[in-house]
Amino acid sequence: MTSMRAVTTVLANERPRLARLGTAERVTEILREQIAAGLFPPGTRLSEESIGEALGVSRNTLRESFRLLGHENLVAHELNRGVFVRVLTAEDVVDLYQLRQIIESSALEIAGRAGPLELGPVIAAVEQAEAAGADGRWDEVATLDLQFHQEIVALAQSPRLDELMRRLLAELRLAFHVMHGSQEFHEPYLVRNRKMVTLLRRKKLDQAVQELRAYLEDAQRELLSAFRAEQAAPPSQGT
Amino acid sequence: MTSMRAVTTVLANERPRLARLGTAERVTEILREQIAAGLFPPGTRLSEESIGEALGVSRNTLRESFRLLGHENLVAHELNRGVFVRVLTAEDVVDLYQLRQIIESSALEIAGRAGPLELGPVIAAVEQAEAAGADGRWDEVATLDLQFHQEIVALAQSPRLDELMRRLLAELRLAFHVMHGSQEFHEPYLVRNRKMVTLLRRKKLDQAVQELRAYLEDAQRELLSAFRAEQAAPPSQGT
DNA sequence: GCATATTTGTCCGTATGTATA
DNA sequence: CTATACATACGGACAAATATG
Repeated sequence: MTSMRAVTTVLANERPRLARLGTAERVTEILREQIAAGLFPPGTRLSEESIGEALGVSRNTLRESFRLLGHENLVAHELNRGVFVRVLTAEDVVDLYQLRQIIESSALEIAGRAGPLELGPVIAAVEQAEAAGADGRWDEVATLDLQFHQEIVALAQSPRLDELMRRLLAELRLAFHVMHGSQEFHEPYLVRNRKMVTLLRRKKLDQAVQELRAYLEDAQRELLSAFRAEQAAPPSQGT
Repeated sequence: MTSMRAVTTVLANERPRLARLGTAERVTEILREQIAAGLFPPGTRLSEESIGEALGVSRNTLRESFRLLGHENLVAHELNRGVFVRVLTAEDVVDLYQLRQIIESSALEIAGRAGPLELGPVIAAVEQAEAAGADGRWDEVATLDLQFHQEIVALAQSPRLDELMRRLLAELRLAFHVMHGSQEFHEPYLVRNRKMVTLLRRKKLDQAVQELRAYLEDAQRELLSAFRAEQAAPPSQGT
């Protein structure tokens, strides 16, 4: 069976076999990004025919992609009706932030127990965010803020926690569209991220966790109120 | 698929639209269960042709199912080679238990904060497990033990936490096959589950969390050692 | 190392069921 | 109620990658 495939191979593909992507995966990535970028607003129906044609893939392949996106909760699959970009409810936002609290604070605690923190990527994320903010590129700030939090979770060095966080943030982005990269929303968090880095550098883990909790509570509150305002005055329903 | 679409109940389906399952989902459930039951041991390749024929579905439909199972980490998809039932490593087991610690203890803390605990389903699970144990049906005990922990998480009333736990336990089952429903392994946990229920009834949340942590640490240790023993002496590679 | 058989990857066409204007 | 559009599911085809002798 798998035992002896070792030396003979000249162009040996040691592992790329696992890394290479098929068409369905590539399509999934494209769609995931386009949904995140707001190209398909929540509620949009993703037609098999039109999207398949646009991307130059068959409907069969596209359906495999849709299954993956559905499993990530980015689209909802309704039998015999098609797939729709997910429309989050206020309850979804609350649930997502509760999970974020759990994941991020647990990650910090695990990282603190495990030994010295490798803060390089975390610091890089805040610094890039600050640079983007100084230039007024506020939607980049939004992206880099999420990356900062992704790097926080990465400190725990748990593959599953990483993946979980990735999916959670992708889903949360569906709700972020209402804030639409406004300076008022993002600027305060820039400062708070910097503060958190300082605490981590000084090994004030408890304080960092506490700051994180407050951060997330505030962010949730702000997002929720913007979100509910949106629901009261829906933005030009196409139907 | 063949027929089976016969009945055509004239009764209108009000909302089942969201609940109804397509063929791919049904196939996914069947395969998930068969993998959990050990019918396809880790490492087995799932052939599109043979499984498709066995279940009476086309390759296209089956491939959609495979995508879903892959996203749940129950199978690994290797490009141009097919899908294989996942073979967990010791690192996977450690990672899974770390995540379990996070999920279960967080769930208890959330539930404790939220108000009075609704312990009905939790108690039902332990009692059924005890009954099964008294009858010597130890693989049922194994299943009911997992359900007990699923119910613990359900106390937090978070849809995403529930789903997360469901997937985690499904993956963990891949490793449980080495214990193979032995009384020695499961009996002690029966007692500990009962103890945890008692603590919860008396609202000793902190003690319950502590017991939970110890429980999981012990379970992980036992599983890991059985697991490593298995790896040293692989069980009859049947090609 | 090579030729062959097997299996996956991807596409297309089509019949049927379902939802909706 | 009918017509239309679309998703569902199947089966066949062929190229490409992989496994086998």
